[in-house]
Amino acid sequence: MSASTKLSASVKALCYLAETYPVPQNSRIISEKIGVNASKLRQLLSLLNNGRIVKSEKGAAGGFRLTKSPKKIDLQEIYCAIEDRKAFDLHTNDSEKNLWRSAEINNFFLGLFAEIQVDIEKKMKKIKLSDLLQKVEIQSNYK
Amino acid sequence: MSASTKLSASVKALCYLAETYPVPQNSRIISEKIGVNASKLRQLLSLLNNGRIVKSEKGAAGGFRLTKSPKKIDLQEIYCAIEDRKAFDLHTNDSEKNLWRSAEINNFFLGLFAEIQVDIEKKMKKIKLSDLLQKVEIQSNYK
DNA sequence: TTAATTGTTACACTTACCATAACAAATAAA
DNA sequence: TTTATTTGTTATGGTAAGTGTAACAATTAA
Repeated sequence: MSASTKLSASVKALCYLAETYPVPQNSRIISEKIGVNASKLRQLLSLLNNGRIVKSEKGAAGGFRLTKSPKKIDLQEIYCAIEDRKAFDLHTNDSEKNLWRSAEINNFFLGLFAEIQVDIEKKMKKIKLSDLLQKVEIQSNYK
Repeated sequence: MSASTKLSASVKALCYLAETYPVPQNSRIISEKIGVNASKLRQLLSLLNNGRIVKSEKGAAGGFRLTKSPKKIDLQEIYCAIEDRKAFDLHTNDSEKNLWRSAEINNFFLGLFAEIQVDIEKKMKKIKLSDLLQKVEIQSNYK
């Protein structure tokens, strides 16, 4: 799953949890609603659980719930929870170590891509889940 | 080849052409210098030729040369030449058309990613090939 | 004790990717 | 005109990554 696909799947699930709060929703139900495979969804929701964005409960009548208001959840923390961003490896091949300026130029791009990553995360930090809910006209039950 | 790998390979080739200007360099020579397969390199250089960043000459003693000063070449135009950026398709599955808010949320992300793309290109527009040459201490023969 | 649910691993299957090869078209030089 | 060389483009074999699904242990409420 690409980073963007994971992010949008996660956000869809979170939107649904906002609408249905505080009733726990299990992975099968969410899967049917948002059209993402239940198993894959559990993988994502498990990461969101580790990131303290949702709380999971096992057993009968278990499932997932939001841990905090959509106003306090931003896209960057969702992204961080689901993606271990390894700062662009750039396919830096060992065989090109002794080549003409390759190392220096690679370093240049490593720095550039890291900068871009920071810019993107800054932008996502500003976008709250509540903004998104409003934009797509979903009534959240977690105010 | 990923976009970032293509970009860095292209830039390495262009740096080498700046250093060796105005003598045409063929794909085999450049390949040996920068450690990128000659065939793949021709694919990239062919795109840069279409983008009027290099000029190619076939036949004996042919090869590639810069068409303009590194001061007038920026990373964004290199990127545009080698990448037909199709504005993030986001794996939007047909089966999720009638699903709960999927279309709206997808559109939100489509817009967000398009914005990010614009930001990145703005940033790359500001970086000239000459800046990079200076940073990695390559003497350009095309002033 | 039971039934349901998460969390994690595994597994085919497909797709994408990468390095390389191959060869036609073009062209400068002999 | 002929020859050698180089680009431009397509094809290919092998490898890695991604995708959707299944399976099942661990957990937990009823």
